[in-house]
Amino acid sequence: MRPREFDHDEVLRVAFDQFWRKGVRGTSLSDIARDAAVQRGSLYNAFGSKEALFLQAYERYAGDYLAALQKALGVGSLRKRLTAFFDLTITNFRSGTPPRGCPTTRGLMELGAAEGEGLDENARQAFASLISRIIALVQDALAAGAARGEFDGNPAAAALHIVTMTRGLAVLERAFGDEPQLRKIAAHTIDLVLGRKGG
Amino acid sequence: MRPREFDHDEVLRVAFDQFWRKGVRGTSLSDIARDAAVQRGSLYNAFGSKEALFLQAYERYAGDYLAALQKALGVGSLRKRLTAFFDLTITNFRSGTPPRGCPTTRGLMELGAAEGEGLDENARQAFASLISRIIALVQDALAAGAARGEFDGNPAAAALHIVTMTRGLAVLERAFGDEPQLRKIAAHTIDLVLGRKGG
DNA sequence: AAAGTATTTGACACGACGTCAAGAACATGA
DNA sequence: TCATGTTCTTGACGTCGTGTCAAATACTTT
Repeated sequence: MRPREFDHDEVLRVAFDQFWRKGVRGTSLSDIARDAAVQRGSLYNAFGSKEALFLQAYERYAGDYLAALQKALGVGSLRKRLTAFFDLTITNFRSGTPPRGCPTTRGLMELGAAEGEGLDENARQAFASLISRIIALVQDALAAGAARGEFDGNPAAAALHIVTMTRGLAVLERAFGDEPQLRKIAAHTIDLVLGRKGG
Repeated sequence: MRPREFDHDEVLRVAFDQFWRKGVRGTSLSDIARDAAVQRGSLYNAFGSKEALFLQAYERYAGDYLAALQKALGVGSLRKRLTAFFDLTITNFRSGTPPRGCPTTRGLMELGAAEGEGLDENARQAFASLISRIIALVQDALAAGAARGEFDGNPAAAALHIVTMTRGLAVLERAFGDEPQLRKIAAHTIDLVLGRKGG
């Protein structure tokens, strides 16, 4: 068989960079083809469709991001862990120039509420899966903290609350672009969940 | 001059319905023209562009929605007010079949991070403006509640927290479509802000 | 009734997604 | 070494989206 003339992973990187900056709907395969120095038709041959290409690129991102979160949530006191968690989250939203926002949140809100779109459903599951895993990670950290007496409450409910807040932060980031505000909200949330003072 | 052959407000209603269901990028002016029984060119003549049409339709929605929130936030104890606020918010996300989600959150995440897009900036301001007004409304309710001894905390910080949560709920709604879950998170948030027991 | 003005209408240019057939490049077997 | 077959690449095509334009149209005003 004839070998690929392009680097599969390189294309995924270039594609996700564009998707992250401009959204799935706002990115054309021509854009990706140009930046990756690949013929547009080759992308269709290799990936099948824009959504399929996005899905592959997103899975790679999701894996990396989840690993980073897990690391952040594994060191120090519960308060330190949650602080590192929010830090990483906000830093992720604010990365790039101009800041690119949260690809998961953006992707979720880009989904069509239309009926027949099967690829949309795959994407929805990918987004939902990452969020579910993040909730599980936070819940584990809270449960461990509770066992150590650093937290008094329902880990499941608190984890859901915290991760819902991070989604809200992603939205406010787009609305106001005010990073100090985001960090204040995050700090306030940690105070609220752990009980203002100690932790 | 020649009079319009279509009802300006009717077009706005039809257009916003489509924008709400399918997003701005996912809605074509042909769709709107068909549903409104108006020639596509007439829409361009009357509104100038899709984004401009969206902006007009959105302003109408924002006004109505804000008025409803204000009403919900004006009756009963602080706990009742916040409950009504979250109720209305979630009911709004879940309205339609299938549920349409939150148009503001969706619109915000649809924005291009691109450079030159001026209409995007107008839309961003419209979204941000509605969110700011909602924050102000919630903050007023909290301040009034504090004056009555129903709340002990920083109204500004708590209002920001609460509204950030509603944005997060809008995202989770798209991810999981689980309305009971949304209502649980909302109840938990009220408990957290008011202090689990009384209020 | 005539003139003027805004609206309507259809054609056009451009770009995006996705498909297809033909050409090109390589591995394998003789 | 050469023929064969399979995959990748390339360019053309169809369809649909946005936005523009000129010509036709319908009303108001003088």
